[in-house]
Amino acid sequence: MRILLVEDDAALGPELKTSLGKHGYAVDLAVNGVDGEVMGKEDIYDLVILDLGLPDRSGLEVLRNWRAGKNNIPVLVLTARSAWQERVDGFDAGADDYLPKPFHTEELLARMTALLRRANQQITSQLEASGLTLDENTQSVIRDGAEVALTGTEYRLLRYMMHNPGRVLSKLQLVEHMYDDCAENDSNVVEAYIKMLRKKIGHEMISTKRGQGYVFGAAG
Amino acid sequence: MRILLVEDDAALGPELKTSLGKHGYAVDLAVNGVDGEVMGKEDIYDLVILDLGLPDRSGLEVLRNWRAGKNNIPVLVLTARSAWQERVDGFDAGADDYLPKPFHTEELLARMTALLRRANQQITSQLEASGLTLDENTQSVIRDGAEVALTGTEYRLLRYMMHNPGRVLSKLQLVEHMYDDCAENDSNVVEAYIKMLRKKIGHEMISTKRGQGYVFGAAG
DNA sequence: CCCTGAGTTAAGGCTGTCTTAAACATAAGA
DNA sequence: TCTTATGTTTAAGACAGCCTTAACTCAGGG
Repeated sequence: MRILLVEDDAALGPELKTSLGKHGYAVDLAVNGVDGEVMGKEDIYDLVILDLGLPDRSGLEVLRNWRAGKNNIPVLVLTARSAWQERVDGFDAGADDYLPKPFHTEELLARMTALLRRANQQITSQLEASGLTLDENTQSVIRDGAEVALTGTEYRLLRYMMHNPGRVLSKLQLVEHMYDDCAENDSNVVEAYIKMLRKKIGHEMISTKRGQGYVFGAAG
Repeated sequence: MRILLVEDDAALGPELKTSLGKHGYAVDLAVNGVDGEVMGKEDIYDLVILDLGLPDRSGLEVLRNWRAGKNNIPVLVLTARSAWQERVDGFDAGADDYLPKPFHTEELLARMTALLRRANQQITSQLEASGLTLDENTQSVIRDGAEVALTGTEYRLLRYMMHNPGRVLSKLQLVEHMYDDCAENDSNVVEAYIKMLRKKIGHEMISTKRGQGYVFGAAG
């Protein structure tokens, strides 16, 4: 899952980036509204965390511009202002959720999970597909009742695929959602990790669409 | 929009029902968890507003039961408890949003709007013609309920033909839409792929117009 | 009956994918 | 700090499946 974090606070921004990174998110940080708005228009993010109190351009304005451009990426708004009118403004501008500062990281993570789940029409909080259950806490999967440990990169790849079951995902898409910033694409990391995942979760869980990409989902 | 409101508070329940009614929502009120759970299983509500502090059955339990039964109706949770751990529990149980009491009606309305907006964004990218359904995600066709896998070139050919059912499509047209660059025309690629498609989707789906081209569509 | 266009099939070549191993990075422990 | 273990990335050869072609057969129309 690749996240865009728009936050000008020099302390909070990097701190959040680090702690979200530990939970398996690839995070790109924008420290002002103009950069953030441009980055948010790229079609590679699964979620945006947007601070309203930006120095150059109001977060609300950024959000309105996105929505005016038919960009409907899920946006979670952060703000120090706690007046309820401000929250309503945020929703009017097209926010999907709202979290007043200060907040606990656990609550931010919970709201992020809920938003991502909702964006993919998931029902339960645990991500489940084709007999696999992804455990967000231990970064592992349950398969046939047994827990299978995953490494960080394996977890990021599998989670993205399980969020999009039955869809063809190109190698470019997968790379973009596994890593932040870096843009290179002349390697075969995806193929290598697909191989490892298949070994761990069963070869039949991921099918290859030659020339198109990979599809997560049993049978086919 | 029809809303299910599960709220035991004798004052707040009717009050909310009235004010939501003024905003154009049809609201059914359940005053306890058991009734609420049963009503929520009917497939008529667009959104549920669920109070956690119910006398007979915990709202969390109601929510878990719905989710266990594959009911994925959007649920907005209300609660008097403001501890952040409680919110995280709510999300884990499958809530889509969470609003601590006390709240302003405007904020509730704003969150309802955001939830409903997101719930209605179901994307169906399926093309149907003559009993075949083309699945753009998996690049396959459903025929008589069974999925038939297509290779890349087969898919491009069939997609173009299904986009133009009942029309005579010349071989030149077909080649041009199957390939990006090519200008050559001295091969029998089209005939070869028509053959493969007929084998996969049924001979009768594509009829030949001698000297003119092919027509997609059952019967003829 | 001839000619033209369509159907059928199989073989070769090519491109993308799989697999393996080794180099590299990182974190934990002595 | 050095060592060790674990995870990540790169590179290269093996492999498989798809694409394309070519040769032959078949059917329709004049």
